Amino acid sequence: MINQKIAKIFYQMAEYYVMDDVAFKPQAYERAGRLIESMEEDLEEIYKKGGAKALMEIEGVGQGIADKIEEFIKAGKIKEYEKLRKDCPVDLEHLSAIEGIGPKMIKVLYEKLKVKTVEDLEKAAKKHLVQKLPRFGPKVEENILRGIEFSKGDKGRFLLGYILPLARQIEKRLQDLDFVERAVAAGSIRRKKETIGDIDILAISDKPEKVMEHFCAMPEVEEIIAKGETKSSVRLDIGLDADVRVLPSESFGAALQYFTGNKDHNIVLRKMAQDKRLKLNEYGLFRGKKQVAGKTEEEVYKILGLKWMEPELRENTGEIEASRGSELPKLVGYKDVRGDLQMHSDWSDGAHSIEEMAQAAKKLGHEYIAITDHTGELRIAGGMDEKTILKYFAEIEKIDKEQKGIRILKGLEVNIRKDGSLDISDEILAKADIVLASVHSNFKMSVQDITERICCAMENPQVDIIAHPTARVIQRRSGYEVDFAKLLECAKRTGTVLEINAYPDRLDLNDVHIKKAVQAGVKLSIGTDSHSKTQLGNIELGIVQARRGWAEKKDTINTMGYEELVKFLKNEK
DNA sequence: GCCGTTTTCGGCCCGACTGTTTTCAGTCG
Repeated sequence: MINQKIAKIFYQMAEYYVMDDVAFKPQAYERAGRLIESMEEDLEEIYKKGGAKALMEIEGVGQGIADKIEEFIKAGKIKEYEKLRKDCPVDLEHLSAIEGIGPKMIKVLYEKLKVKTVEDLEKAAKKHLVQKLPRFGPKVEENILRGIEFSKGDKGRFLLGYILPLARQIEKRLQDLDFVERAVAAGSIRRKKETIGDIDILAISDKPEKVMEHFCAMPEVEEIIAKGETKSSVRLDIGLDADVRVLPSESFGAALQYFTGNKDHNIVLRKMAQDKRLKLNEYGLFRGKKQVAGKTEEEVYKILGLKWMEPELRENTGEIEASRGSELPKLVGYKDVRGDLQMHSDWSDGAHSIEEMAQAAKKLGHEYIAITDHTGELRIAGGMDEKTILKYFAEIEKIDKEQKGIRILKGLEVNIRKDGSLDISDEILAKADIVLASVHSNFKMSVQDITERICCAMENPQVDIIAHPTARVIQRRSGYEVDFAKLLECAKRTGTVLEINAYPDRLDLNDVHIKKAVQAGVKLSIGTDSHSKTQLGNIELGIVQARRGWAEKKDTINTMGYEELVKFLKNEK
């Protein structure tokens, strides 16, 4: 996949054009980069199928940029980019990653001090050469050194599951102040993106200065990056930035909309406003100086001719068009999910007993759970042999009878071998209520082989669900490469369900895959893959992921009642 | 360089904060 490489080049070209004060090109290249980066189709494939013409079908890609992509595919480089880089041969990627450093400053640093890399910059700053440059000063120099120090540390994005509790704590902390009317975590947290780059808090208050005080004095704050009258920015001890913005009550809806984003969604909205001779900003929707909407998100969207849409949808991936045509999905709700369909007990590698898991799940309000311990060859995870499995089934049946208010399905997570066969006989599998099959090893196979391997498992009438279908682990491994279209086709034909694994660093399937599955009419199941009763709450992350993939109640089998689900599992294949 | 249910030319999203300046450029989101 060359998309990321090309996106990176376009980002850098955008910065070079900023250096040279070229108008409008930077935005064009940046936008193209952003859109290419988030595309799921490989640019090379698109080009192979339809040439430069097909490339120009892509949003943000016109003649000029299509030519550049074509050039990169054919020659492995882009002349225009090489020329820009020759004029200013600096490590743009890492220099501009330093907080507070942008293209203009990088240009001056290169021209006056020959700074090419972050190391050069650090040396120059330590020698106090930086503060002597025009429009630079001692504070800038100090900030540069701090920025470099920070960029050396463990930075980057954080898992939603890890940040959500912290964001909610900050939210509540501000909300509890008597001069704060409301406090909401907006941004990517409200959109529930799988990873989070910073925490954006919106607060409604008529005492902004007091909110600033409280926010900057939170115990997690390690450094105050900016502290203004209505906006502050801090660095938290975990290495994540948090911003707060205070607005008046009458702007709440517009502000919430604005700070929820995403950026592209907002740009489209603001253009729509312009077309209606209106202006949209965080204070409201304005005709001249008159605010025509702003108190609620609904009214902002309504005046723009749109229906309100769930934050999870706001990625400018078709939701605006859907909203205009009243074709928005009715996303599966948090209360629609009635059970958890993957978890482990101490019969394999889980920390708690079946009974403890059941009781904890009941407390969460689940009507049923599936205990799905590991089998056979997965010894490292305490995989059970066939004799043990029979005892395990008996134990589940016994506990199921004893428990009141929750039903327990006899489940297994079987291993898909390299050749696509399973590590447990069909005879034993037939005794289970629910069978998950998944790949745990030998990821490095060709696309065709891995696809065939999984399809082979789906052909088995005993297999109900493919668990964590792509095996990715966020920020650690990308998973195997698989022909997802073929997987969907096979799942549809064989009546196999695909899992949305809700484990915080898996979230597998991802939103793009889910959307495709929904379109293909393939059913989904949500499982937390809990290895401890404390992880059962991750079900929320699975629902979140389903929602980001435009899944509705009917698409997810966890929304069925117990009886209906049992019937479904019996007859699906 | 992109884009068009008014347009193939003439627009292009908007505002806060900082540090350096005496009115604003640069950066960020």
